[in-house]
This record gives sequence, C-alpha cells and structure tokens, in this order.
Amino acid sequence: MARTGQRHATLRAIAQSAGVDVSTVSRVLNGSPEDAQRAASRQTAEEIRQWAARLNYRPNPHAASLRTRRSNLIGVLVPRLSDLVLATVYEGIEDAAARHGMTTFVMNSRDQAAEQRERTELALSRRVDGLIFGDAHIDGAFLDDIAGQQVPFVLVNRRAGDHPAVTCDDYEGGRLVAEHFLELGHTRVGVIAGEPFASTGIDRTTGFLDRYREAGVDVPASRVVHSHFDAAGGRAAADRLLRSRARPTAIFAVNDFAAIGALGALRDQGLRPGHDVAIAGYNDTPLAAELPIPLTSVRSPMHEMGARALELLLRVLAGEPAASERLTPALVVRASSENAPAAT
Amino acid sequence: MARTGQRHATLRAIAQSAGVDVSTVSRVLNGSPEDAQRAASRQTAEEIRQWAARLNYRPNPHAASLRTRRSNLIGVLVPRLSDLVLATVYEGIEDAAARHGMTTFVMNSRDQAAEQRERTELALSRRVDGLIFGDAHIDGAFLDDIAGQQVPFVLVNRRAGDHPAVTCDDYEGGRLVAEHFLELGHTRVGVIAGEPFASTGIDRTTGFLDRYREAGVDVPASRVVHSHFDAAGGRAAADRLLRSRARPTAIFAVNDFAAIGALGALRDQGLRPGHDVAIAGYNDTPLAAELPIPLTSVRSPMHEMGARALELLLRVLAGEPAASERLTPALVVRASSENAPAAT
DNA sequence: ACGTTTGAGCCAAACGTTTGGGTCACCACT
DNA sequence: AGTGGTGACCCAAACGTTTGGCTCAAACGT
Repeated sequence: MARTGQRHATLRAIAQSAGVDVSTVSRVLNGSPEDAQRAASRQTAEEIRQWAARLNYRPNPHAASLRTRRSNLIGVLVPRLSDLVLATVYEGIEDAAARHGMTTFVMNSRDQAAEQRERTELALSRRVDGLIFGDAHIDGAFLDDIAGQQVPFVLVNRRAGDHPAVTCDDYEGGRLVAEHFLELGHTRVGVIAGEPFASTGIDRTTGFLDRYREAGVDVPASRVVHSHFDAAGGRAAADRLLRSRARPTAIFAVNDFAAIGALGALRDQGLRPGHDVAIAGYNDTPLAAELPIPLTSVRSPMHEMGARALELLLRVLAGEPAASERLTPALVVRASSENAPAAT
Repeated sequence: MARTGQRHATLRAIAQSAGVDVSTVSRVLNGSPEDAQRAASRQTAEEIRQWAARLNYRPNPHAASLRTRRSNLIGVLVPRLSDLVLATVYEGIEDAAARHGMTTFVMNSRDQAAEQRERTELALSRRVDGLIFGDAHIDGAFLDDIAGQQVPFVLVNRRAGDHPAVTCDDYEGGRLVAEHFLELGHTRVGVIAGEPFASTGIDRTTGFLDRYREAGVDVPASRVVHSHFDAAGGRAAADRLLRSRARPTAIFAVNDFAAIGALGALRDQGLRPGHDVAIAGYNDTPLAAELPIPLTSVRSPMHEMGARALELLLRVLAGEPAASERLTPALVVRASSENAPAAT
C-alpha cells in the first residue's frame, strides 16, 4: 500500500539496508525455504524480511523471467469470451492460476484456424510457459503442429486427438438426455448438434443417438442438424427440425443458448415448450433455471473444468505424467421437458 | 513457424550472423523507423532483417521490459467475466490492445472491495503499465486511493467521481425507455434498478425517473427496487414489484438478464409479457432478440466501449489530456413492450 | 593438534534488451 | 590543407534477478 510513489524497491536496496549481499536477500525472499535456510541465519533472515516489508518490496517478474527463462505466464485461447460457457471455464482457469502464482491471459480465436495460429504465435512471442486451448477442432491438425514444436499445452472443454484434455463426459451427458426422453416415451426426436468441428457437440450427439439406438430407435440423419452455439443458431436449427413432415416431439440442443433459440422457434410456431415439444439443453447455464419456461439441461462443471485444466498443464510443465480427465455431467430436469405428452 | 525447437534467437545471434553489433540490430529490428535509419545503411538493415526472419527472431519482452521499465501490460478488473456485458467490453479492450501491441489480463473482483484491492495489488506486482476498472463503485474511495498512488488507470462501463471513464450515456438510455413507455401510455411503472453502487443502474434509473417526472408522473420509491445484475436478481425484484397492490403496467429492468428474470416472474403470475405488462431491458444482449418473447432493450456499444477505454488509457499513459467519453445508446423496441395495453 | 565439516554469507556471471555516448572514415566546403 | 558534417557503426552500462561456486571462521572428531 505504502508505495512510495516513486520507483520500486529492489533486492539491492534491501541488501544495502540490511548490510548483506543481494544474493542472500534473493534466497531469503524468493528462494525455496531450504534455500533460505542455508543462505542466512534465522536472525538475518528476519531482518531481511523486515526491511522487505518496510520498503514494500515486490519482486520484478521481468527480471526473474529473464533470468530463469520461465514467465509464469499461461496463454488461453477460447472461441469467444462472450460465450458464457468459455467465460466460466476461464474463470476456473484464472482462479486456479492465481492460486499457483501464475498469470493467464485470454484471447479469442473465433473458432477460426487463421486466428488460432496467429493468437498462438502471439502468445508464444509473449513467452508463455504453456497454453490452454478451449477452441480445439476435432481434426486437430493445428494442434499436432504445435505439439511437434514442443510447446506445452492442454485442451479444455473440447478434446482432440489424444492431446491431454480436461472435458466433461459429453458422451455420457448425451446419453442422460436420451434416457430422460425415452422415459418420457419420446421416439420421434431431434438433435441440434452444434458445430461439426467441436467434440462437445459431436460427443453429446453421439451419446444421445447411441442410447436411442440401444433402445431400438434409429434417429434419422435428417433429424440431426448442426448449428452455431448461440441462440440465433439454435433458432435456425429448430426451425428446420420443426418444418419437417413429422416433427419431433422432443429436441436435444447440445447447448443452452441454442436451446433458448429453439424455445423461441417453438413459440413462433405456436407450440408450447414442455407441452407440445420437450426441450433439453446442455451446460445448465445460470439462466436455464430462471427462464420463463425453465430449461431442462445437463450440468457440466465448467468452472472446475477450467481449474483442472490449469492444474493439468502445471503437471505437463513439470514433466509429470499427465492424463486427460473427463468430468461427470448431471441431468437437471425442469419444465421445458416435464409436461410434454408421451409421444405418438 | 520454423521454431528450431530449441531456444529462441536473440539479438546477439543475429548480430553475430550479420557481423554487426547487437545495438545496431536492436535499432533496426525494434527501434523507431528513424532510429533504424541512422543505425544502419539500407543494405545492412535489409541483411539484418533477413537474418532475423531466417532465425525466426522474436524479441524477448521480459528483457525489454526490464530495461525500459515498461511492460506493455494492462490489467483489467471486472466484477465477473461470466457476465456477458463485461465479457464483451473486455473483448473490445483486448482487440484494441492487440492492435496496439499491448497485452491485457483480466481478473474478477466479484464487485467486492477486498478483492478489488487484492487484485489491483496483484496487477501492480505484475508491473502493469496501467489498469482498466470495469467494476468501479460509485463512492470511489478505493479509486481515489489508487489515483493518489499515481497509478495510471481509466474506468469503463461504470463511472465514479471524475476519474477518466468511458461509459454509455446511461442517463440518456433511461430516458429513452421512459419515452417509449410514455408513448405507450404507461403511467404506473416500475424499475428494477440493479446494484446501488453501480453508476450504470443509478444513471439509467435516474434518467428514467427524470423523464417521467418531466411528464408529470412521480414514480414512487416503492416502485424502484434494487437487484443483482442477473436473472435470479431480476426475478426476485420483479416478484416484489408485481406483488404490490397496484402493480405496474410496465417495468424497466436496467439489465437484460434481470429483464429475463422478470419475464420469468411475470409468467409465474400468469401474466403475459408485452401484453399484460411491458418489459424493457438494457444492453441489447444478443439473446434479447432471440428470446421466445423478444425483449425490448437499449443497445449500448459494449465492444466499442472497451476499445475506447483502452485507447483512453493509452492517452493517459502518454501523458496526453484524457477526457471521459460517453457513448450513445439506442432503443430497440421488440415484442416484450409492444403489445401491452395502454395503462389504466 | 590437525584435518574436516558446516553454517553463513559473498562473488560474479549470466539472462536479452535499450540507449547515450563515442569513433572513424569520408565527403564537401572554403 | 584544414574544418565541419554526416553516415554508419560500435561500446558499454544499465535494468533486477538467480545460481553455481567460493570463502572463512568456528566447531568438531580423533
């Protein structure tokens, strides 16, 4: 607090005040506990610490990074930060990072290969220690490339190839929704499947379809439509589903915002969500519970996913074995699917 | 791209290859154009640049920061990144920062004084050049403190005291909604006013109330209720408004998410938004247009606000005069307010 | 009594830039 | 022929840390 307004105190300043060498101060203040112990007596150490406090010493991270070749900086790439899902994941990353004394910075890639490359390059030139990608494309060509360059990174939210990743068990999440719809007796169902390059949409869809297949119902490809992960995309996709001859009695949107768009589309056609057509989303956004018609959704631990991803990256950086993690989703049933009639 | 996989190329490496001094290389590669010109002949400069490209040189920002005492780092504080409004503002900041070769990093303060202090302290210890606060509290005690310490900063989205700020003209935005409601004939109106410490909520509310007062209508204090800036908060506030004896025929929520919560509350009471009660929100979130009942809202230029804030900060850092900016809002009328009956 | 250990520090060389001076040859004037 | 300018460089000192090696006295073991 009592920043003198002028410059920052340096190790040298402290060393001079305490009458010891700067290396001693360094070890006491910034070194490992045992480093500190062998560098100075209990007494001198205490004295040094007092001077540090008095002068409000803050280590200069640039100097340290220069010397150690470690920046304690982590770059994070997401499709868009204004997507609540990724924003929440990032909050998890950032919280965990702060706990570990790391700094992170985020950039939007808009899910476009060119921007991914460019932003990654930028992060690298900022000398990040590692990267977290929240925007992995399933083909993973780009990631293979980076991996080849020995840049440490992990994936979050979406998986790709077998790069280390922390995801929600999206396949299982999809199954949960199918299970729910099956219990309600729906057999004519549709899927708003999200972007074709995102493992989240793919896995949720696959899980859903697999479960239906196991129940003896083959969902025709025409009832699986791709979309953007937002309300406008969901609305457009729902429009297509609802326009088909035999319209589905239940729709699984692999994303809450898409589901909200679908709710709008339903209403446009005079259909009552949860009554004429069941709707389920994914992620259990805070909004889901508060909507005029509360939305059935699959809760995914977004914040935790972020935190775990950061910790996974830390392990990668430490050279420890780092295995992918898949967190467990949970179905939350609400009005948007509850009162729908048993399907014909 | 062709990172050799090993270390990074340094100025020294280039200097050696090109057979010149590192200072010359520095001036050519990282110096100002005129610096470069007087440092080397057209020819040598070209040669240096070629070597730089060949060795894939990337300046080490830590070394540069250490030397220049400028980090090109900007710290950004927001209440929560998972609030779409702030996320979008931050996108604007980040875009502008990238354009100017700056790096930014965000932190959540959860709108709490203790966290603001702590995060700011953290940013300072990261040696940021300046700060952008998106979480200013109207009282501004904390900010005065920081200003006293000569830390360069600007505010965004919310104003406080007369610290330089880039905001939306919230007062005007509030008036726009009042105007709209007045035209529709509403005289019994309510306000979901947001957090009492946020200038956004305050100014929007004041503008609204002032315009009503000018029209001869005094909105009683009981019809102005505070709330959090999210759906749950909006729902709670709307519940209170709707429970009153003479319930309002129109409600202005100073935030879209609060408005969505209000829509839910309406529905719970069997009221039709836009029919029995008009609702308007603020920010014109992408979601607003896609809701089952599209939401009337005031569009505020969130992205631009962020970008301008960053540029304002740049001016502050350059020691240039930096005046606050107030961007213009625009009303977007949709179904949530359109079909409401002229009030009694 | 003499070699060995240990505790408590000090020394100095990095890390990769930036930047305020040089230096030195060459040309242009007068 | 001497002076001044200029173009094209080079030198070296910083910026604040970290870290592998020293040193040197006191304590210890036998």
